Amino acid sequence: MPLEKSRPQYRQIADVLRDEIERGDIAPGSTLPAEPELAARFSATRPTVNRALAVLSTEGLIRTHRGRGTQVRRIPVIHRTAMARYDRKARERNGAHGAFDTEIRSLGMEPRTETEVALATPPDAVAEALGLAKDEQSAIMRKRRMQADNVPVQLATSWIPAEIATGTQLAEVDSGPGGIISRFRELGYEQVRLTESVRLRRSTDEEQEFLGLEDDQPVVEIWHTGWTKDDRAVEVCIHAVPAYLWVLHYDWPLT
Amino acid sequence: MPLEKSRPQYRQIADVLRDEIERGDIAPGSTLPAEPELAARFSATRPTVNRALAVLSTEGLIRTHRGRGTQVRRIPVIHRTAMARYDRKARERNGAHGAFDTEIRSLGMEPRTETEVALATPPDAVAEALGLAKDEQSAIMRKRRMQADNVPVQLATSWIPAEIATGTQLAEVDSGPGGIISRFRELGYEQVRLTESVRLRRSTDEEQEFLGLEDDQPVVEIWHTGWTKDDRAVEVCIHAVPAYLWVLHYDWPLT
DNA sequence: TCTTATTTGTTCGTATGTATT
DNA sequence: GAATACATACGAACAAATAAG
Repeated sequence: MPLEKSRPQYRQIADVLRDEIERGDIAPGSTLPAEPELAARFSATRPTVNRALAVLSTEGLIRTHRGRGTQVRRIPVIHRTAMARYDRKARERNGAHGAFDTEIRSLGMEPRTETEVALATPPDAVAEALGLAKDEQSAIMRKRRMQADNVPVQLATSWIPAEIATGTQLAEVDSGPGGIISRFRELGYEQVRLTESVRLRRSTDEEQEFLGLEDDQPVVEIWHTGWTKDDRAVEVCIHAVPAYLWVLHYDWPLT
Repeated sequence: MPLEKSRPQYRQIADVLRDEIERGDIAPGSTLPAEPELAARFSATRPTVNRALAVLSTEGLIRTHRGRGTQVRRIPVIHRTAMARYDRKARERNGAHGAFDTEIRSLGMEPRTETEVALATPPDAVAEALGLAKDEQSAIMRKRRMQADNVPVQLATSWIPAEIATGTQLAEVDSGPGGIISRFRELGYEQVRLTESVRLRRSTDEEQEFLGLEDDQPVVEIWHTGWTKDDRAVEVCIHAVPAYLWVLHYDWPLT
């Protein structure tokens, strides 16, 4: 139908559907017409429609399922404010719940986090960042799988040198009031500086499986490091979130 | 050739080529074999190879040109450290040159920035952020087009209320020593707090043209705001960079 | 449980269009 | 103008996952 010429058909079809989704004409969670139907509507063939849907899938607007159909994403964009997450008052106010819970509840959704703790061998880059010796590359791994309204939205893996964490509450699933940052302080490894690196990258198999991502849907990786006053990195946490789903906020004083 | 089954051919082809590019077997800037050649190499048809190349193009690893061929990206990943950019000492050390120059030179590349200044009507969101009255929606726009070794890598547009900037050096192409932040201070609008929001979004036509992006290559948008001690936003700067090209660094003290 | 229909995923072969050299 | 190279689209076919009976 829309034969503007010069703009590929599959993009024009994607444009129309994107617009209908963003305007709410097609409700979140609802199922799109089947590809043959859409093909008829746009006077195109099924492979062309399929390509248009692939565009929207990569953008994170829809999820396609063989045999089931194509659904519009339910989850709205989530905001993450880095400084507030680690602020002491905020941590204590949150009680046993972390910043993630606050972020999700502010959207009227129900957060859920599953935490797994184990002694494991960290990736080389993490071992190097933590300054682990070649012969002692084991660390406490704290892996958190986070969901909003039962939809997976974040995967975060913390690494702490075994030397510091073994036998402490850092190696327990429940990290106690104020979170692990408070535990670090009590153990004599107070974190005085935080750094985060943000980049876009392809998702790993694990991330694709847990977050329900397609091969071509990238994630934003937030590489978070906690430093002591001696400039020692005592904690590395790697957050992976669907790239289209999160907005990151940073806020700092200008000296 | 690679018939692992279960993984689509076009992805297997993309995997092989990506690996060869990342290992350096195919040098940055070099031209890939033509699609029919690749089709022969992988025992596939040209549309299948074309789809594999489309994957790599979306990832930003290659650029395709009709009639010319397919080239491997020349530019390495660029690092941007937010706090250092705006630190007073760093700004003065950089002299007339900005943080961007430092970021690019540290990669052994030659930075170039073209600045355009004009009185213009800001987007609604910007006007709202700056608290502009409905009847006076004009602002000084400072648009910077930034290149590394003559390759466009960033588009940044600053907006300053006309009330503040008109007739000052903020409305000149050369913002003077220490950059516009120093000018704000001299004018009585000292910025004491900075905020940045980072998100992934589709690129606009202007960004696609300047940055040489395809329709499906997203950008990272950094929405930077400078605040006075009265919590007034006096400057909004929107940075748009190819999503695959930049890593962002943030660094702050933990109180 | 098994079978069948539905729905999306992929690939092919072919053809045509468009930009560059 | 001709050759080259990528972009798009069609129609057909088969595969794989899911749902319905």
